[in-house]
Amino acid sequence: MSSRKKTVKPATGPAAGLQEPSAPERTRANIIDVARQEFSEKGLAGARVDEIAERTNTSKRMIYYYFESKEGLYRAVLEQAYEQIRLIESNLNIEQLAPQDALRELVGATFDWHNQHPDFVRLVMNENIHHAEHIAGIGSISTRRQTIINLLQQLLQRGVKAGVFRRGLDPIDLHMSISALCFYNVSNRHTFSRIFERDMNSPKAVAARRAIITDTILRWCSIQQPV
Amino acid sequence: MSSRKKTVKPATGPAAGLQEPSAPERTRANIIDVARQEFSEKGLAGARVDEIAERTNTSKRMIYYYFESKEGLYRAVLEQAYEQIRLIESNLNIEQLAPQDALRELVGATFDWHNQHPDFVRLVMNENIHHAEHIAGIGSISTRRQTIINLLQQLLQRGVKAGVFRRGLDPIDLHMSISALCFYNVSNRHTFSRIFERDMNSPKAVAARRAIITDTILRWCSIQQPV
Amino acid sequence: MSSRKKTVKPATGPAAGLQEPSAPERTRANIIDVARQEFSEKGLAGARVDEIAERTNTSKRMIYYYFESKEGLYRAVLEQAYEQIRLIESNLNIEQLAPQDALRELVGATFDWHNQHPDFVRLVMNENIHHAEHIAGIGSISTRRQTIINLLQQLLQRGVKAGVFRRGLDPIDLHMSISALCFYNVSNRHTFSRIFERDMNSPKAVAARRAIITDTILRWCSIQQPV
Amino acid sequence: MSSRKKTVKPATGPAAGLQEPSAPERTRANIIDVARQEFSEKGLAGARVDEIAERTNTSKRMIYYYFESKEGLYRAVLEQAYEQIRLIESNLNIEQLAPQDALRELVGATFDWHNQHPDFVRLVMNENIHHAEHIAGIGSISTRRQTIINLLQQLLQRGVKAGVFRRGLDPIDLHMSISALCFYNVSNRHTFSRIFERDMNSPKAVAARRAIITDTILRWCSIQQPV
DNA sequence: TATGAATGAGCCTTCATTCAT
DNA sequence: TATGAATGAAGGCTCATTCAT
Repeated sequence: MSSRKKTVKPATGPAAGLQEPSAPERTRANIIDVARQEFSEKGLAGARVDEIAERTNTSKRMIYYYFESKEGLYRAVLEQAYEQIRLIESNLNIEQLAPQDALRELVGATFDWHNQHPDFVRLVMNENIHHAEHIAGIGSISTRRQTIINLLQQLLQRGVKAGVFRRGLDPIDLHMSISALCFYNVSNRHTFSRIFERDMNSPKAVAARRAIITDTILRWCSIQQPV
Repeated sequence: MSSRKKTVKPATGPAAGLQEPSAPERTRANIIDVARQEFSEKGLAGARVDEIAERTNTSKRMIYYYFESKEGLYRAVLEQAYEQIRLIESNLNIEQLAPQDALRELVGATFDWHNQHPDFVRLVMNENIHHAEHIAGIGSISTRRQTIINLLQQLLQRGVKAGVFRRGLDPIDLHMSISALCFYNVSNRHTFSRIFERDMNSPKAVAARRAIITDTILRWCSIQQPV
Repeated sequence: MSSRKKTVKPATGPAAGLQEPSAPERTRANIIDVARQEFSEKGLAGARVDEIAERTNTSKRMIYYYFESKEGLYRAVLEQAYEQIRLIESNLNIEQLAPQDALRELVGATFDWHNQHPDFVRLVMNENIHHAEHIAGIGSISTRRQTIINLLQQLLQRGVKAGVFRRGLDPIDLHMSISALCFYNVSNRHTFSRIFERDMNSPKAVAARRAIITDTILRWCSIQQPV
Repeated sequence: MSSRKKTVKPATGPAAGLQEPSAPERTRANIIDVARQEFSEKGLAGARVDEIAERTNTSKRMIYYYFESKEGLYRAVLEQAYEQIRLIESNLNIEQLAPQDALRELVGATFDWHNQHPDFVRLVMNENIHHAEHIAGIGSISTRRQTIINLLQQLLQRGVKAGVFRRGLDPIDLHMSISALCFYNVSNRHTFSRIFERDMNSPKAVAARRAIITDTILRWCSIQQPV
């Protein structure tokens, strides 16, 4: 069900360097970029194809040419968004750190990533409102699952061996808690900050929350409380 | 135009019992009930007034008579939804329990409430997608804030006095963590369970997650780890 | 087709004086008053029954009780409006003036009356847009016709006898010219003043136009030009 | 949103004659044509977009595509209507006639034009009911003003020089009187003919009124009465 | 590959009117 | 006489999508 039926001709001609994306590829990317903003801001139903087209370098017809339907475009946006989560761990060299430090790094990186990608967060909210029915066909997702779960599993095992983490903790449970705390901080920012009249945007507030979340996860995993 | 507070006549006549709501009140309530389902299922933009009307005991025209617009109805649904959160604590007699037990009860009740009110959770997701702009005018919210924050504050103080909770914890931080863990469990159920192929609906899975969340919060507050 | 089917009970009880209108009569009058403003401002189609009712001392139901329909109310407004034109001549004692002075007085009074009754002017515009189909049933109109035409006829005859007015002028033609000049000055004030950037509202501008119109009519009737 | 000036491609291809308007231009013109009838017949509020669309060669959607709203269509109709007034003078070669003859020609032409364009007259009535608020943005109007006022000014001057017209007459006053007499004859035809039971449609009646109006204006301008 | 023009279905909203009391 | 509640029909407008070129 992937919408990328069109075979995108590799760029040819004198200007076609190695990494340089071809014109069609750039058009595609441009559309997806604009669409991500619109969908994340207004939801699948609330976004307008006309508006997306207008903010694009190309025309409305091209959206249908490349993605076949509004929903197809939405799927493409979703796919591209999920492809970026893997960047969370890619810049960490967790294996070289002590287990607790490694976990601290990971939680912090997860927090930062969510903080820097509110579009993604809103997109996922949308998906859940729609019972995650569009997520089905996205291939890259199962590899993502294995990456993060393996990473956490090994981290937990190392911690147990080192005598700092509790035995028997499930990596999926751990991941869920990390995600919950980091995700909610962005997803529910508007309602929470309005109801509790609390600033959640200033660098100071963000840093404080980051510390608390890291601490919460560390305490849950550790045998002895960190001081 | 005029904001027309519909004065809802108290029911009179032979059939009017004490608590029995009048006919207009019932009409209003019926509309809100149906609308909550639609809005939470499809969002503000995705919901259809026609469909709401059809599932109602009354006609589409009445929706506009009572609520003036789709958005007005949405606001009414939101208001009623937020009024029900206070039920979380109302059935607990926390003061009579030891601090740690009391916190356990509170977290558990919060977890259960979210679990039993997925409509509310989706509604809040929608609000956040729309930057919580419709929440502004809802009066009952500030009282809600004070209730829960006072409760947590006193609980933390009692725990500090009893020598079981850490000093200097902020009740709003605590509330945010509890909310995050409980909310996410419902809000992101669809994406999470699909990606990680994990059952999140069975009573067993729910109970397990409930225990982990309670434990996580307890460990964050406590001086010494619970065994 | 008069809508006044309801027999209005004469006021009784201690407070019922001689001239004092009964409560129903006052209600009727109040409704008509509000309706005239609405209809003249927005036309038959543009006026809203709800809005009329809201600005009234009574309820929407009463409008239907007294006038049976929006159109019935419109007819009643029209009828009342046409009843007031007779006031133009009622305060003049034309017979006692010389023909030219009498005509001057009459034209000036007609001009003033239109100027002071823009509601009437707009109502008549509306009627013409609707091909004057609602004017049919209004009884008082034919008497009005005879009054003004007789008056003009006698005036012309006196002028001819006195050797100041031309022979053979038709009173209906004369009336049409007077009406046209006076009516247009109010009816087309908005477009004209906007297009020609000319003030048509200041007392000075009004007086100047009044003089020109009077002069125009006088010159048309007179044998020798007034100096 | 965006004001979208539709760029109407000039017709190309084998069938494209010189003056032949392109298809979009024809669509636009067709809509405006139908709309003018509807608006002039029923006013802005009374006209129905559905009905306009039905009498068109195209669909309702196209109305919004080209004009964006009912009001936008109304404005376009108004604009096109005002553009046609300039045709009044375009066929006269006034400069070559003696001042009095020239004025006679001009008044007659104005009379005829109004008589042949009842749609325009009703449209202007509508505008005045709405306080001429839609006329503001129409550019062609100020040029129209200057054309007619200049023409009258020169005519008056020539008449003064020739010793036939009075000194000191204002061309705007003159234009207002001409307009009033010609406009009213069409605009109030329905009420007037009904109230005064006078035929205003027969060629004979029209010719008679035309003569009276011309005479009225001539007498107002002239030093010595025409015989 | 690209674009302006076109569309049918359906959406939110409003209106004049009537009913129950 | 008076009022709040209720309604069916229709009105203006928008949307995702397709066509002709």
